[in-house]
Amino acid sequence: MISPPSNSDSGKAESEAFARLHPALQRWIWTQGWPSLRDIQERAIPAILDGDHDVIISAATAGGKTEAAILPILTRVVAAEAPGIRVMGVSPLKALINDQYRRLEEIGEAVGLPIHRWHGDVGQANKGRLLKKPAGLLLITPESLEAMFVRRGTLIRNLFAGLGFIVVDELHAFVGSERGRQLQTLLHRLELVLRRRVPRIGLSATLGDMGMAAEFLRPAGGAHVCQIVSSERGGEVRLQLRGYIDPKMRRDRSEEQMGPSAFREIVGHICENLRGRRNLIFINQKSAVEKYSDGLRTLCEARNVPNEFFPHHGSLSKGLREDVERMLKSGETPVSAVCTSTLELGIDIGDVETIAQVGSPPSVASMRQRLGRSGRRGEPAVLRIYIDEPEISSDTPVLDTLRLETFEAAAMVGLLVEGWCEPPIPSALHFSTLVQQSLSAIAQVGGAKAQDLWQGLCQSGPFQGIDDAMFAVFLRSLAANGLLVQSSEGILLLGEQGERLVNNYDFYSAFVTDEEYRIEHEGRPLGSIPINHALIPGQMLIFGGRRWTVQHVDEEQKRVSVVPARGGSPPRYFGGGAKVHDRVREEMFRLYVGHDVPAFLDSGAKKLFAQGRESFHELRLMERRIVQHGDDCHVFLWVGDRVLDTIGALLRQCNVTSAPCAACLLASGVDERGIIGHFEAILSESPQDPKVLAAAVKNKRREKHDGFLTEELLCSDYASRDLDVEGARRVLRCVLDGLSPIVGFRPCAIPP
DNA sequence: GACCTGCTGCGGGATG
Repeated sequence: MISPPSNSDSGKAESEAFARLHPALQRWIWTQGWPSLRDIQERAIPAILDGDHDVIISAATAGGKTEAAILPILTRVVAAEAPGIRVMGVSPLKALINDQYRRLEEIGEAVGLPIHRWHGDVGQANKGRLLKKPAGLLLITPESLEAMFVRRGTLIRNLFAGLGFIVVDELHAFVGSERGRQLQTLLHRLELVLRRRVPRIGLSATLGDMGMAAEFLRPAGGAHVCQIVSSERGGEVRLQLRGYIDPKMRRDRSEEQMGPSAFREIVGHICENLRGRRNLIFINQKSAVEKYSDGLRTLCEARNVPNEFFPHHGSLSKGLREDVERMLKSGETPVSAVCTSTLELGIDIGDVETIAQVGSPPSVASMRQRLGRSGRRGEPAVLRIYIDEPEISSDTPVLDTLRLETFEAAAMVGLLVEGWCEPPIPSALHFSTLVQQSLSAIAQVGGAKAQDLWQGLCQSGPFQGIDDAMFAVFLRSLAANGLLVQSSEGILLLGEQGERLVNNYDFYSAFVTDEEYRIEHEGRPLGSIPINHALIPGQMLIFGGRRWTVQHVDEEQKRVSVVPARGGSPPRYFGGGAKVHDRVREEMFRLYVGHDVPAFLDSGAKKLFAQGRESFHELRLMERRIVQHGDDCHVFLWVGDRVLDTIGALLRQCNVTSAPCAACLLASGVDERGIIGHFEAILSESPQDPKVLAAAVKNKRREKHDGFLTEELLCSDYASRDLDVEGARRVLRCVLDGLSPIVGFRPCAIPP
């Protein structure tokens, strides 16, 4: 219990943390009417007040993380006089900064510290005021901080001379990406300028791997980061997986005559159960978001009721998106947003009743984040997942009979309940971000010695996987592209191309926006699709309602030529396009061989589950890994996409074309004996160098500045990020030894 | 084979 400061004698005894806060902050807390401090606040306050530790505060959305950090930080900052900006808060979204700004203004006022915000939508006048009189707390995006280094590099030292703390909001949104690496580098460069360490406080949703988050917050020092994980138990969660069967399309009938389709049933169920409340409906693709919001609106019109369903995704105009956000936030009328991951994190949209997820979620981490958007104020969080699978007939492809999407979604829900979620890939080199940071560091001070650059960015900074020899190759690659020149004194300066790049305002972001590739068949254009991943000849894709195999990729012209895919069992895409983790596929296998039926399945999903298990046993997948189908082989590996891609690249070295398809690898033009022979040959050699293996993959350019890298560097980068040779060899060994994908699993009799 | 995020400085014209 917290007592007002005027009679704080009784309060002190009960909350030691409260008693240690600045009196003005105690008064502020009192005016908020909080009954007590939250568990994480009680623990974070002493951790931040005592010493200069880095701290991660991890709790569910709306768990009071911001206050847990800001109250002790302000207490300390106010106690010591210092010039310039005292606290810097970095946030992944402008909208979040605006939210925080409003919330913090009053607290800042209480202790006499001004709050500033700095992002692309903040006017020059406000920015000018801060530069003239730097003080208080600054809320900023990584991109704006980058711009500050490039445009005002020499001012950084004075601006941040008295900086006491750095707060990273929504830490989980940065971990593992190039934007995250950019942020790590900027924070490190700031410390290099100040010539001292500044304590970092990370605020995060509950993470799957706290050790990795700590290592992210303080590279090479994660072990010393103080971790404060909320012990408050999450509220009640209600989960349901709903299954639907889509009848086979008949070409001779129009859609109107087709009767109920899975789409119409799902739309009907959403309309009936979600209307009248505030909900978020997550759908994995923008095009599907459009399709579903159109279907829901049409249904509302047909029933003569007001439409409450509105689309929200990244390709919609800012105005339209803000209309939907405003409706959600105001809470005046019931409204549901049909959205992609745009509403997964960020702005406070008030209390949301139900989360719907159409299709298998992209990852367990993402599902958890989405679920966290509902169930505030003691109400249970509700998640309904809708899965549709095709009707089975005599010519249904083998993979469709396994009901893979149903099993994937069920596996992910199981892992969510267990508390697991995907860790990031810690080994990724991120050369593209090193290009940006090298140029930015040079622009910051006008020029730099190669040795200093390597020490600052790699040896003491976050690019620790890059040694001095590799860095020298990297610098030569930049020089060859005109980004850098070396003066007669050996100082690196921006070259003509480098100046052009740095002076373009697109330079400040570390990530790239999708570019479109033209797709053509025999020279005739079929259309264009955005591609931001490696495209390998032989890979299959669905485009314009037809199945194709990639024949040739022209990276310069941004053209992809395709030929119609051959018969057999073509892939059926499902779920997100995200890389699925080993653990999810392993859990799927466990569900196939098990006897229990998860309690969260509805009757439709139970039926799909039973069909999938039946097909699994008919194919004898419990004891065999390879199913031959005409000229093609299905190799069931039950591993994540990183290992599947690696085995695909290994097979390509043996001149075998294959494509990853959910839990299996689809190899064409080879029989079971042939595949086994290739696996044996691969294992008989010493482990392949991942960099050599990467050379077999076409179009490895994925990140923003990959175009400036040599093939050698691109291979290192690709190998670090997308290949797992050790994992691949372990799986192939299991296949040859006839071992189960699950350690300790004993094949058992097929149930009746 | 998906989705999302971010952005400077300056000049010109309108407005108070």
